[in-house]
Amino acid sequence: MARPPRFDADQLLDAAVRLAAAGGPAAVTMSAVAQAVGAPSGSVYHRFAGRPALLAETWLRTVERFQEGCHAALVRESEPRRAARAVARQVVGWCRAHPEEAAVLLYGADDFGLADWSEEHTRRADLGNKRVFASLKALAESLGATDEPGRARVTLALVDLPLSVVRRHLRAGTPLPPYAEDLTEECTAALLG
Amino acid sequence: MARPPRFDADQLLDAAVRLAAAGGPAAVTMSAVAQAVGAPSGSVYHRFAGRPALLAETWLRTVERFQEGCHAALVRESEPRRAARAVARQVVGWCRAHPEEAAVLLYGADDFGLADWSEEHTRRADLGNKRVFASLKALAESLGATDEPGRARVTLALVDLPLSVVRRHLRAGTPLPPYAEDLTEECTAALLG
DNA sequence: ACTTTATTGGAGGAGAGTCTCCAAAACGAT
DNA sequence: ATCGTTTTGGAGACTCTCCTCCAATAAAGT
Repeated sequence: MARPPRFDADQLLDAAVRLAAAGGPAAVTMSAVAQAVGAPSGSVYHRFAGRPALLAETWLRTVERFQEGCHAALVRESEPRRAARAVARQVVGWCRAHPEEAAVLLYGADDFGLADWSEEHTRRADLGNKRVFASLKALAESLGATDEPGRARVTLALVDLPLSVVRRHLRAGTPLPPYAEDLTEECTAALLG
Repeated sequence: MARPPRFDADQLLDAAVRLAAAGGPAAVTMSAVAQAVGAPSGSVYHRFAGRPALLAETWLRTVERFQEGCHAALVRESEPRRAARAVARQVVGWCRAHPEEAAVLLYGADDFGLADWSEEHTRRADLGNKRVFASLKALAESLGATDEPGRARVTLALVDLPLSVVRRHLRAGTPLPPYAEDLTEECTAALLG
């Protein structure tokens, strides 16, 4: 019924992730993505309304994949303390398995032009954040953390600390050391008392 | 003997820091800095050889001020465990006192165009890194951490964890909560066993 | 074969930022 | 007062990217 597409959205997003990992969000230009897959710029504009849309989808696809992995690790364990350690381990493991997407994750939505996103993209981001926030709050409560510093500590132990471990190595361009998962799990356990 | 300058380097760097804090390194353009202080672009080019030099000085001045504060906190305490806690506290305190420079610090030298820096700027960055690395190694040893995972844990406790606490709030644009220093010190203590 | 439709393949304008260049201006020294 | 030096002030060329626009193209159904 119509000419078959030579370049689909995922293929373009893969290239965008690669570019962002190598040179930051600024390196993700419409022409750079086009050139990376050997397409003319027109094809990129056919898939994405503009650069803000491309950046939004690049960020959202990455974050959603990451969050999916975390959620799976979380529901796999029922005992709170074990669940917390599993999530911390999962964060590092996912980054080891997907170094380029991990590099994207270490930036923020702001760096991907959050301010210029369409309402739909903004909503998708909000929805994801809300889900994560709810999970964290539930886990924090079952760990006995009720006040604000307590919740902050849980977030630190489960999310920020594992990402810090990853950040140091990705920024330096070196691969994650073999002990990264163990180190992270021990630190998370130590923080949760 | 010569016409008195209306705009000195520090004044321009202050504006650059302000711009970087608000919009990331990409917002630090020669014309944006010029406009921010009400100078013509020629004056900016008179102080800095080009954009790479401006970005390098912006980053280096900020990092060197930060490291100075850390070093002062470190030598003030002689007992290793107390020194470690003091440094962690100092990191958060400094960021609270200098939110704009802290926002710069949360990026990396890469984001400020490290690849395009002159040899002299690169050397300055290396020198600072080497000093920090040496201090951390010494402190790690006096804490009994001899192997690589042990040293990584000290770095995490002293540098990465405090910066994570700060990052979350600066990225969201909210001020640091009052309990930030206490929370950080407790977490650092917990990580060092 | 012919129509329909989605997609490709670029050419080209608009806009932003970098950098060069030079005359005008301001001051101290002689 | 004049000279020499440093800095300002800004015009203009150049580059790069975003984005629009539209003809050419390739399948699928009739």
